[in-house]
Amino acid sequence: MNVTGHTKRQASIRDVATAAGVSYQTVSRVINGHPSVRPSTRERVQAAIEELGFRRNATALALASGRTRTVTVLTANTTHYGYASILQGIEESARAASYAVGIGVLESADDAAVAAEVQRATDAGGGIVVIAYDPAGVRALGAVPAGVPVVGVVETPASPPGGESPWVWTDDREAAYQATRHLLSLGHETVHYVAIPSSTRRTSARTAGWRQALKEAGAPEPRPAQGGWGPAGGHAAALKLARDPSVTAILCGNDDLALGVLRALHESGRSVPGEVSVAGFDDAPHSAFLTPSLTTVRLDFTGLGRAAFALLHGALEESAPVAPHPVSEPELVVRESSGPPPTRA
Amino acid sequence: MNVTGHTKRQASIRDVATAAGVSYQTVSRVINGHPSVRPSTRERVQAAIEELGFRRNATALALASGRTRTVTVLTANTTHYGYASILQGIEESARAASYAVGIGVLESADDAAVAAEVQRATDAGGGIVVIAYDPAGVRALGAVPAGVPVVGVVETPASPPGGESPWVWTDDREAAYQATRHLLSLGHETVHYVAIPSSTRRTSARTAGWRQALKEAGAPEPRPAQGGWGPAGGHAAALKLARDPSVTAILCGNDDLALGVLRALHESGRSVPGEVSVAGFDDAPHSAFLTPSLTTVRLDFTGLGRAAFALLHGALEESAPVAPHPVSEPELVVRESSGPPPTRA
DNA sequence: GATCCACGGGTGACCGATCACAATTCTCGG
DNA sequence: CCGAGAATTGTGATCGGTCACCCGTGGATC
Repeated sequence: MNVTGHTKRQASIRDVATAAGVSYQTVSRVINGHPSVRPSTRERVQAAIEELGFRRNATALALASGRTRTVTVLTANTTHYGYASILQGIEESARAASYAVGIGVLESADDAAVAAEVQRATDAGGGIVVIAYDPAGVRALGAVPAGVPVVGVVETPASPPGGESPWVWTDDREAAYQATRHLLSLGHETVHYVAIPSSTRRTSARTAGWRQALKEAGAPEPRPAQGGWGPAGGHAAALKLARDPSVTAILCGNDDLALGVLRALHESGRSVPGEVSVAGFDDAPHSAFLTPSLTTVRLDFTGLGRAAFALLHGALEESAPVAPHPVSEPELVVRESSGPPPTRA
Repeated sequence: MNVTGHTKRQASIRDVATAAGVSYQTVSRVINGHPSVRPSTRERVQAAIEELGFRRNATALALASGRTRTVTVLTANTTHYGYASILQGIEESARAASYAVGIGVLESADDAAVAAEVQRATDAGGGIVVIAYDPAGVRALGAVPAGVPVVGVVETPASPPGGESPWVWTDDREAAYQATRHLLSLGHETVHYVAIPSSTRRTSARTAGWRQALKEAGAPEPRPAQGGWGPAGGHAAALKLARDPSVTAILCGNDDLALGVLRALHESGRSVPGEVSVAGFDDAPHSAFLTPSLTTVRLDFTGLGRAAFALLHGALEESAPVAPHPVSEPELVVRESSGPPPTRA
């Protein structure tokens, strides 16, 4: 409500035209920076725009032109560190490019539910970014109708069947490889792995990297433990591992899992890193402050989000900057939670 | 691209009309469940809709009717636990009500930047939820033009100057009061406070609750330390506090701060809870798994988000369910990080 | 002085829905 | 069997923009 008690309607292009004494089309030209408008006319129109507080109606623009300048992010989660950071990266770039950002949460991996969310995202017009780190996301990525611009943030690229695929990813395999090598280089016989759920039935890139490092070192390969996404899963998995005295090094699928693992080891009376070394994955903000602070692999999730948007932007607009993807390489961050294995008594 | 190589245009209301042999208006009636349509006609139209895969164009709907079914969340942050959980709550309810969710991040508290974000949110039509836990949010809440439906998630309600204000909040004062009392009841002489930044220049509700508990107990009131939002701030603040042997209990403005505090105490060689007790705020998911696990006050952020949406929904639609706000009361969660003060030697 | 063309600017249709109202049917009492 | 009123259905305008195309100037060219 304004002072007069009723909300005054937003000025339209025609209102501006009347005020400036020109046709609505001329106003449109001024708005869009069309060259063939006499400077004096342009100024008159601009003054009228200013005075009436005109703002181009986004809805009408979308309907008339088909362009929406919207990106919808489809994700199974908005609170986990990796997901949230990707979203943040997308939002940053989107804002810089004057795109609106929508989110749709895939609460269930159920086909119907996923299809419904994809529909809603499609209805919004514009482009879609799907975070496909889990079955729901993977399914959503597959359910996007042909013709809709979409970029997938994937765990690992499926074999590109020819051209460039609209996907971005981090080198999880390399990251897991590095972390595992680090632990092995400290002298551990082998490294156990508490896994996050895989997005598909296939072996995840993280698991593959871990396995590769073990193989190269000729270390025995224990069966990975399934930990879920959160600390509770890591906790449960590690309670079992803690009973086995031969376990001296544990790699975790993410830092939350590692948190639960640390807790479980503490409860089991096994010291870290004295008796058991632990490494995480992602370098979440809290990991540096844990006691012991967590050795982990830093992944550039915000950069990944920015890259995803850049790719989408390019698909949506000819004139979009074709920046390369400046996603940083995974970087091993060694902290207190890893060290040499206990010397045998 | 579909198999034929070109994207077939989405069927419009008129395509359906032609297919069903009726006018476009009748199709509109069927879509909107208008009663006066003969059952046989309705069926014919429905069949055509099915066959052509018709979906009502959201943009056109918005333009023609003015209704947008959109909620834009304005927030300074999307990754911190509280913010992210509120967003999650809003999204959940919005999805249930078939609303689209947009987000706008207030990266700077700069007036111009805030105004720009508010403009974008306004342009989206629909309603706005502003998370006003910080200066940027507070400023944004104030900058929303009159007439635009908006709900603020505020730290503490300003004196309601009459009617109901479109605000939701948690009882932070009570929560801080409870946590402080808990620590005092364990025998601590007083409780130090590491604060999160206040959204305004006024004393925050958390600070007020802490102060009230101290006053009631006749305990000395130390000056609050400023900690910022993240663990780094808590760490820095606690390094100083750790030097003072009289400090035996520390309340933190949130769990991230507490994490940094725990770390700093550890580095300073002061045991928790043996020498110093620590309590957090929010009950973030990782707090239960820290070592020592963190005593904290659980706040119902998702419930808060749901309440915010419910309020907005009510303002946007007559027919919206007028559910009360089922935001749970703050609940003290006692864990390992708090205990009696050390007995003086 | 007639022709051409670039420039500046205007008109009408259209995007895909809704809304207000008119027109056509149907139903039923008198 | 007719007319009134209710039930159905259709037509035209509108939301606020863009797009395609047309028209009127004026100076340069021949």
